Formats: sequence, structure tokens, C-alpha cells
Amino acid sequence: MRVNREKAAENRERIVEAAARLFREHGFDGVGVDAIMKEAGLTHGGFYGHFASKEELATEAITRAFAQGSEKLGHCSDLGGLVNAYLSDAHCADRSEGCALAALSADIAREGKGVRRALTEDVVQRLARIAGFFKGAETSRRKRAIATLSGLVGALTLARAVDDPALRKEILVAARGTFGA
Amino acid sequence: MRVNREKAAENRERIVEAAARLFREHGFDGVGVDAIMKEAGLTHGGFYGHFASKEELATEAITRAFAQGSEKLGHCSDLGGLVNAYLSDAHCADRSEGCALAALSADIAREGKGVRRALTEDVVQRLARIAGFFKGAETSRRKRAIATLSGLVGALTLARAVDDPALRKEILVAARGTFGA
DNA sequence: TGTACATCAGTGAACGCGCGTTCACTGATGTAC
DNA sequence: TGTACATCAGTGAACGCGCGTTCACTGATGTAC
Repeated sequence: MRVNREKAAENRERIVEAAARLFREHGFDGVGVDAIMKEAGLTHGGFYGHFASKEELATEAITRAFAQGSEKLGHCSDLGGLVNAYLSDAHCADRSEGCALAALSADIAREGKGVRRALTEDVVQRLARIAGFFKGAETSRRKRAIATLSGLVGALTLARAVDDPALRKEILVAARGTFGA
Repeated sequence: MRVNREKAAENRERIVEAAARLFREHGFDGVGVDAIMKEAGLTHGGFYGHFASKEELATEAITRAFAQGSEKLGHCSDLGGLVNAYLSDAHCADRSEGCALAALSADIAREGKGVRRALTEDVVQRLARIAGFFKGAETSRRKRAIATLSGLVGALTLARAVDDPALRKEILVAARGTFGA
């Protein structure tokens, strides 16, 4: 049954949000249109009234996920705070609301143009933000920012992949100590 | 038509090798049994004479991919050499023969027990190997090893995901400089 | 050593299921008079 | 403002395709005498 325009726009929004969460949690191939629509409280048939294809939604959902990540990091006023938040147990445990870079970079490297563009722009922004926390020449600050972002993404990815809780904790703590100062 | 036992063992071997390559290149869900068997020079029907399921092959193929990675790194006699090899343009360009940690960690975090076990054991081994390159107390060497491995995996993952060649190069160079010393 | 038969690695067609996508339909919303 | 009709967001069944898996079959290999 038809709903009004406002409600329809709201529904579209919920689809994008649901996809942004589910893709991070299960990967692109791990979630179907059916599951996304169910998560958004709708039935799968209505999907193509909002998007031309699953791929089109993916591009928009990933862009959204990146934007959410940037917003969260924007709240941190110093590098230590950012690193501690990024490498927190909570962030490690919750892929669905966490950093899309850590959750999806490997997948995205195998995906199409739109998605990779969104990732690249996000990396550029994060590097600029992190570089702002360092002192010294532009070149050196940028280099340190690259090392820090790499370390954060790598440590979170490894901590999540490892099946031993003690090792996971050790990785998070060690990386916090190294990259947070 | 039947082949002799030796040839059959060789075929099984080729299936595992093909899977180890294709999984790294396209992810678990990106490759079918059909493609793996074709890569191994066989037809898909014979697959289940060698493996109980695609999942069982996955476990063995990942274990294999990790073993290959450890072997390659074993050739490096110092940290600088290891870091330069890991963050080389060649390694960045070739996922299929490269580090399984960088190619599959995110996927593996969502996968079953066997695969995660194999990854964890590999992480433990690599940390021990890298820690051996540092001087000082065990705790501090281990901490530096964790930061280094995280940095390597993160930098390679980001370099591969980014769609701008200049940024890719910049990431590799910066990370080589930071983690190689 | 040679022959006859059993075994079994590999083939290719087929099955069942899930997923992306389409479509006829419903009924509330928006609009024209 | 009220009525009549057109629109269109959402529903749920259906389609086509690919993928994991099964199976009857083939013919070379291995083995028993």
C-alpha cells in the first residue's frame, strides 16, 4: 500500500542505513537484498522502486558508512583519544557500526569504481585529519599520518580476525601504546 | 577416466594450490568450485572425490596460503628486507600469490572455526619472527612486532584498496620508511 | 607373465536452493475539477 | 470543501541464473588367480 512522500523518503533512508550496517557486518556477498529490506522493515519487492540495483545501493551505503566514520572521529580532539577510541574493545567487537575501512577495505579492493572512489576520498580525509595532530614539516606529518592510519586499520583487522581473546587484547593494547603517542 | 594414485594426489594438490590463489584474489564468495576445478585443469564433478565440501577445501587452502607466506618471509634476514619485500609494488599488485593475512583477514573474521584457527597460528608465528629482529626486553620486542605487523597489513590493504596510483605509491613508501627501521 | 574382474578418479548432466530482479496487483496518497 | 480519478510506494509471487552438491557412467588402474 502506498505511503506518503515523506514516509517513502524515510524508508529509503532506512534501507541505506541498514545496508551500511549489514555490509560492514557480513561483507557485500554476505547480505542479500532480502535481508536488507527486512532489516529496514520492508519487503524485498519494493527495493527496485528506490534503487536500480544492489550495486547502486552498495555505493551509496558505503559512502554513508564512511561519512559516519569521519563524523565519529571528528569528535576526538587529540591523537591519543582517537587511537584509544579506534582500538577500543567496543569498536573491535562491533563491526556493524564501526570503521568501514577496517571492515571492508579488502572487499572494496575487488569491487567496482564507485565504491573504490568513496574509499579513496575517505582515506584522503582521514590522513589530513590525523596529520593535523602532528607537529613538524608537512611531509613528515603526512608520513606519520599514513603510518598511524595503516597501524590502526591493520591492528583492528587482525584483532578481529584472531580467535584467541588474549591475543586479541594484546594486539589492541600494544597498538594503542605504539600509535597513540 | 581413472588416473593412477600418484597422479590423483598431484591433482588434489593442484586443487588446493588453485584455491589458495583464487581465494586470495577474489575472496571466498568470489570463487566457485567450478572455477577452482577449471584452474586446476579438471571438471567440477570430481571435486567431491577429494573434499567433503567447499568449506573443507577452504580450510586447507588457507592453511596452505599462510604456510607459503611464512616461507617467503623466512628468506628475509633483516627487518628492512622483510618490510621492503612486503610493501613492494609487486606484492601490492599481486594479491593471488601474496600475503593471505592482507588479502583475507576481513573475510576470515566472518568465517568458521578452522579458518580462524589457521589465521591465528600464522599471526603468532609471524609475531615471533618479527620480534626476533628487535633488541631489548621480550615485552618491548613483542609490542614492536605487533605494531609492525599491524602497520604492514594495514598499509598493504589500504594501498590495494585505494584507486589513485599516486596515493597508493605514497602509502607504500611512507610505510616502508616508518616500519622498516 | 597373462587374463579377468573389481575398483575408483574423473566426467558431465542434473538437482535444489538462494539470490537478484521483475511484475501484476493493492490501496493509500495526491490532484483535478 | 468534496468527489472522482490517476498515481505510485509497497506487497508477494514468480522467473532465471549461478552455485554447491549429487549421481550414473566411463574407462584406465590395480589386483587376484
